[in-house]
Amino acid sequence: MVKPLNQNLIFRVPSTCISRQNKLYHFHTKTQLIQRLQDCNDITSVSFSHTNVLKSGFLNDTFTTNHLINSYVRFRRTNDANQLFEEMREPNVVSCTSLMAGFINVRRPKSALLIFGKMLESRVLPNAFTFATVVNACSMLADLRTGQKIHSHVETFGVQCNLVVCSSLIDMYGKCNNVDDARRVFDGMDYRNVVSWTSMITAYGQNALGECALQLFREFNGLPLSSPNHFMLASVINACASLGRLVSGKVAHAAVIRRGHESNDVVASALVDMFAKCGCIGYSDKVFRRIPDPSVIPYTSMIVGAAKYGLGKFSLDIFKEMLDRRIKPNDVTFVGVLHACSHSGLVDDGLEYLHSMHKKHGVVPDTKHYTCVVDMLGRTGRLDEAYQLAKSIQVEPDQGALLWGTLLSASRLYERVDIAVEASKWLIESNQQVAAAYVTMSNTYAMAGKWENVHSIRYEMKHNGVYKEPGCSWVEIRDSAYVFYAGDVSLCARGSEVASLLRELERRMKERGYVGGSRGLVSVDVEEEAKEEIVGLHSERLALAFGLISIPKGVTIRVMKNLRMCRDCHEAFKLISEIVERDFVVRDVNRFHHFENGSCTCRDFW
DNA sequence: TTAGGGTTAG
Repeated sequence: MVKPLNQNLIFRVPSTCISRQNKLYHFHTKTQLIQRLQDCNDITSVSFSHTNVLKSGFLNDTFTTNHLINSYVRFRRTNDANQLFEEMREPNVVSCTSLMAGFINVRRPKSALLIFGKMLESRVLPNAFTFATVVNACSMLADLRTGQKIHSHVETFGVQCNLVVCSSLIDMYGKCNNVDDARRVFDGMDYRNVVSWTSMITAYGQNALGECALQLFREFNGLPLSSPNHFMLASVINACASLGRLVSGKVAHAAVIRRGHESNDVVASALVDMFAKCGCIGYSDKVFRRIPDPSVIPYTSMIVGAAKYGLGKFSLDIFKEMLDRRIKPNDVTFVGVLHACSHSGLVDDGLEYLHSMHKKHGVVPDTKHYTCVVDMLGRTGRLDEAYQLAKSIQVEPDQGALLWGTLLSASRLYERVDIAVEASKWLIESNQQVAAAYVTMSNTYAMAGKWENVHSIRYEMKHNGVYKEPGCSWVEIRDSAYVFYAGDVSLCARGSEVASLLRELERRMKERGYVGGSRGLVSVDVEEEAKEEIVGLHSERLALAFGLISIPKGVTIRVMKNLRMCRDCHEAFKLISEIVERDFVVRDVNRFHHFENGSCTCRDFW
């Protein structure tokens, strides 16, 4: 049944305006009132103009009230805008769309969807503006189902050819991890502009399809009169970062400089992040130092980049510099800070940062911070503290998977069967990483020589139909990807040659003082630790590439992206790559997109 | 004649 949008029609004068009534100016014409509203520079003048609108009797005029709603929305006063909307006699499509946009701006997408729902039941029909707005609410919520329903309404209302609606839909499908539908919308467009191309490039980049993103960027550059702007370049840089592709990243950097976007905060942050992920923290630092007035985001990119690179002290120095400049850290900054402590053996400092987060900086620690600290304690063998901390946190199953998975890995490393059992139990009962939990628990028992337990776990896995996908990796050589499974050396005709090469490499690393093995690296000197870790991981990377070892999904891959090659590794990799190219066939690469930002590519180092 | 789309750190 069609019904009016609003039923309560009691007009209220905003309290801020009542006290100012004696100072009222009188704008009698609608044009003057609207002009005054558009000129408002702060919320006080909006409230003042609101009173003028009321006094002049134009509050019944939908057009004028829409301007007033927009003014409130502009200053993020959605509750005031909503109240006005509720009191309108005849809200129209602009009133609804403006309010919806306001809710989205203050990150209240559900409120926007509620308005849209009301619209569908009313006489007010949505238009292209409405759809372009409401689709954003679904992107924000990553709510594919609602997004699809709205897409069908887009078709029903005949706005499927609208450029802006299509760009929103591409973005929505991308954010909901449905790249195929994003591409379908993109392909179905009669006309595209730089925004629609950017939406599609971003959708690829955000879904670990960096190669597709770069391919699309190449296509865009081939178009006549096309020119990327800073939005597009930021997306492209992000794609390079996710691929660890330094050469493409440098090309994008050159384009940024050529087009004068170097000091753009967003682009510069993307560059800082990209160079760090490509193993060039020095370049990150150079780009960062050229940002005229860096905000929390480039600072955080730099802190995280340095932390991941193993430069813990450097990372913490940047954090201190940021505080000195009175830039307020946020939750992501603290992930970087805790990571820096974790990777530099600064456990007590890390604990102090955790405790000071809320007290000093007003950032409430959440699961991701506790996971960092569990990892930090676990790495140095403080398993009991790590376990106590994990137990003390109330988490939802999906959020706790990383926390308890981290604890499980650390327990295995230090052969703490008791804690490994508890962590596995949590994961299995929460239905998270079940196969990995079983296998790790079984391996922990094996390390402790408890073979009966190993057999019983294997039996339980079989009985419950739990199957662990073998660990895998892939390398890119020229334009082909080569995929390898753990233990699957037989595929390579020269597998034994590769294995002996790896053994030789490991021997040479040990000669230089690398301490590998199940306990990982133990070192006091931060810089030295970083170097050793890099060399050590190279060995793992080479072995992983040939399926000789299994590495937990998604964990080491991410770390490995940041590595640089030492001379020995470089030579070994060169030789191995020649063998790979000759003896392997391209496999099904799409299977591996479940690796978050998954990339093991090394071609830029060759 | 008011309202709409794309970007950066975990």
